[in-house]
Amino acid sequence: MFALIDCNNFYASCERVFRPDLIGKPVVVLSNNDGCVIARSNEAKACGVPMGAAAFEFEKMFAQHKVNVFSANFALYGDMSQRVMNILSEYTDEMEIYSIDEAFLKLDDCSYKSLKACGVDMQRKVTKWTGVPISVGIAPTKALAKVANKIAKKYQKRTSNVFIINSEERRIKSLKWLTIEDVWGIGRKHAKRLKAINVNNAYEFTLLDDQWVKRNMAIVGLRLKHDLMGIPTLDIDTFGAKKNIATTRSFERNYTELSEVSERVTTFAVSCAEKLRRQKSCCNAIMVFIHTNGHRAELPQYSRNIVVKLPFATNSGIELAQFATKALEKIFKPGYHYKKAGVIVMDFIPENTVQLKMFDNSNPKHIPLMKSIDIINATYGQQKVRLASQDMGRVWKMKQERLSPRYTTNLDDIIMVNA
DNA sequence: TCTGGGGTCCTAGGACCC
DNA sequence: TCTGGGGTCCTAGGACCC
Repeated sequence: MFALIDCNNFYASCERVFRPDLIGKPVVVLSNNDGCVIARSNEAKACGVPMGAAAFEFEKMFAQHKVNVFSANFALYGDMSQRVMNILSEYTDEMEIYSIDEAFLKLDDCSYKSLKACGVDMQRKVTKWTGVPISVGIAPTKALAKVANKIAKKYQKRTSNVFIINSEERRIKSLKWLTIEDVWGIGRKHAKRLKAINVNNAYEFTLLDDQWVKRNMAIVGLRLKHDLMGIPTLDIDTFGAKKNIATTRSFERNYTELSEVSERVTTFAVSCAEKLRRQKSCCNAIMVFIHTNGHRAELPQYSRNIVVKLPFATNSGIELAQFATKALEKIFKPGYHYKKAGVIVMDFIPENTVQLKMFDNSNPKHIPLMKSIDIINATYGQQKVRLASQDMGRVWKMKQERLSPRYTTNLDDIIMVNA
């Protein structure tokens, strides 16, 4: 059996852990630069705040409904996520961390009573130990576990946040309940096409002809169909290492100078290198992209990316920054107002399998250097040690007007209790 | 004024090989 | 009139996820 554990309204719930006065009140969390809504408490959903709402368009509405608005605090969410995952990992040897707030677990014990007890135990333990509420769905396949989780979340009281699909009747009833656009793996495009042929819920989807599904939704759609029928098709991925790593940002204002964008791209490359080292990989290729603000149709638009194959695999921030800035110079065109840039590293190999070449090699001195930088930054705070080509002397600042303290990751921000 | 930042997998088509 | 039949690798783009 597979379990899918999903934190309820994760970012909003994290904010509430340290602000219990906000329980029962509408809470939203904004994206970087306080741009748009990326998480909502149930109360905020009930007020009619849509996902992705542009913050500046909803200011009035927030004030009217007394919505508590937070800037994204990823230091807090990342740390809370780790705590939740640590607890969940005790229930199984096979776990897939699917996203910051979701994990699939393979559970061995198949009797309903013990599975239900197991789910309830998880739910209680995670809520009690971290303060984050979760929902648990358990079923014979991953796609069905997703469905079960939706039901657990929708009917929290009746299910005690745990729902199990363990019979054919339950499977069919659950699938009939789930509208087609809410099925995991069916997005807007496919939902539209399916509705056009009168497939309106997950159950009707499973009745479709294999050939039709394959033709219209490719192998991915067919696998999903089988998984929903209860035939285990999608397997759990316990490996965990990422295949691409990206650091990309919108700027708080438009940049017109190469030097300004270059500074940021350097920082993004250094950040990618850190993430690479954390998963003990080196990359063989790097992509840099820049683009202007697509929301400003009156301004001339420009958008380009460039992929550079590296002469050697590396995870040195210095080397990646050099390759990235060189790549940027190739695609940068003066005269445009740039709003966003990013660095993506690709084509990984484990760092201990890097082949030495005859001429071009990563500078071996960088390995101990990077190790030292990682230790210093871990001890004294992020970005304490930086490259000179990073934003020294100049200030760029994300708009974060409503940032909560880093309660769990910074001693200065630790919570004060007045007794 | 203002509109996020990550990821995955698959497919078709082009370039190139014999 | 008529112009093969395999391969591989790479890339761009689409569709989806959180």
